[in-house]
Amino acid sequence: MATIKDVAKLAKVSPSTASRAMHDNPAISEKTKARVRKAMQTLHYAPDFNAQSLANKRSNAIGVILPVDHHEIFTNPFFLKVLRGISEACYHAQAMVNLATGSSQAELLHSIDIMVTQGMIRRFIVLYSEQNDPILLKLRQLDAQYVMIGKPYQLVNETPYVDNDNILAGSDAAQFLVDHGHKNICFVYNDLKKMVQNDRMLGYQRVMMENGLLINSFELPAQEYPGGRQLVIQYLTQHPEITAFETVDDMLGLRIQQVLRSAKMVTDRQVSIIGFNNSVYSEAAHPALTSVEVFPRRLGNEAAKIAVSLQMSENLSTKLIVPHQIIERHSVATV
Amino acid sequence: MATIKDVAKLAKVSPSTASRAMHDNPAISEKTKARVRKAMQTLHYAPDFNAQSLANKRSNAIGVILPVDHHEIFTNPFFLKVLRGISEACYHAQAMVNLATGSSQAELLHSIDIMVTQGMIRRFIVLYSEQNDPILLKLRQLDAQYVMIGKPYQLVNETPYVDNDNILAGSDAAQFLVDHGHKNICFVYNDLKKMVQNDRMLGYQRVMMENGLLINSFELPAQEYPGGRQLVIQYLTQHPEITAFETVDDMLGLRIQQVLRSAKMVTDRQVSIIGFNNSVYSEAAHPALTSVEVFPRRLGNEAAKIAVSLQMSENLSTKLIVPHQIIERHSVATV
DNA sequence: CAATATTTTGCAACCGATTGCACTAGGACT
DNA sequence: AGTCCTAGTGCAATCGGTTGCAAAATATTG
Repeated sequence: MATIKDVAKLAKVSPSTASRAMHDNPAISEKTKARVRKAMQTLHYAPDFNAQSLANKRSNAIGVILPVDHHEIFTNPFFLKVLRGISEACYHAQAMVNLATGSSQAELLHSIDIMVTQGMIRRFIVLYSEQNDPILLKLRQLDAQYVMIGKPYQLVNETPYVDNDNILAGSDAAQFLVDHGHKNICFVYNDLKKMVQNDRMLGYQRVMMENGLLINSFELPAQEYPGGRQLVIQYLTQHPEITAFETVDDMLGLRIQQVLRSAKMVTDRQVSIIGFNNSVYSEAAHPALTSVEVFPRRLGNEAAKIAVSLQMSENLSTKLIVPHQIIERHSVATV
Repeated sequence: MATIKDVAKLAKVSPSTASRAMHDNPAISEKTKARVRKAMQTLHYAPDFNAQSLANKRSNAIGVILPVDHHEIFTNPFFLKVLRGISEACYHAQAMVNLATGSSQAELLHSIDIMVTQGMIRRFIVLYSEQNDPILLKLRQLDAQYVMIGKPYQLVNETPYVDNDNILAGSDAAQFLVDHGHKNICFVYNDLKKMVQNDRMLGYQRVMMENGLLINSFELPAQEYPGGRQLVIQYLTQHPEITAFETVDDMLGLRIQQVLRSAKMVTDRQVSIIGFNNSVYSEAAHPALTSVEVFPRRLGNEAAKIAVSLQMSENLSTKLIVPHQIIERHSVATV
């Protein structure tokens, strides 16, 4: 591998000049810059990231923070798609992608500590937004920069983020049901501490109110929680008027479908469902789930683009809204 | 952050001695080692990864190579679970996790090139095994080490890998069907260039032959391929004798379920299905899919443990087989 | 044309580790 | 006591970059 010294020698300049030329330092004349560039070309020069990071006290890598390992999360293809988008953008920006996960919050915090203090990673992408998240606090304490996927709870103006308009998405989904003649619609969520879920619910509520309809909501606990099934059955029998569900994730919709079928309610009751995230599996469901596509890959891609362009002491924060789209399938019937 | 010089000063030794003490160099007396260790403690010393990588010409990071971006892959929670396992092991080994993806093979190759030549990453985990994979060739050319998840096609003895016993898993699944009285069983795959699929099919074939049954197989193309549905219908009508499917991934099973239902064949024909990978979604299917759990997180974890312990010029290769387990649900009926 | 201003460049230190080799101290041996 | 080992340690170079500051080269001005 050619080093900067080789380039310097070939271009007949000193390494310092070469370095400055490479970074387009205005102190270097256009003539020498050209010479240096040519030398780089012929030697196939590529900088050593570790040397750079050492000298700069700042790595070229982007840290990616996944939410603390809940079974549910590590099973949701959403994150993998986001990762793919991040990876793509980083590839084009010549940045490395560094993963941070943890099975507990303490572990994750520690991971991040190491990445920053020992790895000199200074830019992160946080793949979720949660209320009072200690991870963000840590990041700030360590003087690291981050962009979020999802709207932040705190420092909304100072934090760069990319998100869907989840309120609008929540509305659109609800409106879709209303347009199909549904009047008694229930919103199903999982954890309202998550901004996504909260926003979608807000959107749902708005549409219901606008149409003078009653608001119903139901918390369906995560997969592994045992009594979940029972809860659904109970809810259904106590609310015979409900004809449609808006579920914050396809997975929840799928589970409701399943309960409906197994409890033999499917025969005597027709229930429509609309979900979010458009997982492959919703296509295979029966009936195939109508779902709101949120373009996770795009979310990741844009977040990474922002992250790599983050300057050392940036103060203006970029916000970007990625559109969503209802994918109509067969789980919503007209009443 | 404390540097090695600070530690050296406090321990009243030179940086070189401190460094050697930290690496348990036998040239250093136990007495000084103890002094150095105490100094490390009191200063909360932690080495700078970039400085280390620079001096060693070898990064502490593990590169993780995902398969080239086929829609199908980036949707399969399997990989996310594997990643989780890798991340966990790396956390305990104080190693960073570096992701490599690409939307084309060229892109992925380039990514890897950069990681090795500019990032000094020398240890990789390859999350799949494919016939004649140029990625592996590249890795070897670059003189990088890798451990595979899945059995390698080439250099089987020289390559460390962790895998399920997919032949056995394939047999077990087939035997499970046979035990339930099925005689006309069809194996459904996707891409036989993938070792997993090939192995599972081999296992299936063995059981069929042992039981004097006919071998049937069927290639169901990836999700996005349009005519897929038609193909299934065609196959089903041409083979009225088939009573059970063994599908190489739950997703394929789900798709077959769906066709069966939508084509109204469900009424006049009862078909059993057993899949692999035990995705969450198979639980939500109707009927819930019986599936072979392969413990992806464990696969990743073990692979990472091997990777971090890889020496600079290791020659013995570790192989590790992770067990599998049939998760019985409701998609297999007794005939 | 000398004096000064301005642009370009290079020297040398530094980032935080690792390591070959030379040096020192102490003990064993003649 | 002098010589030779051996074990333990430190010096200084190195990895491949970046950057403050001074020096050199060139341009501008009176």
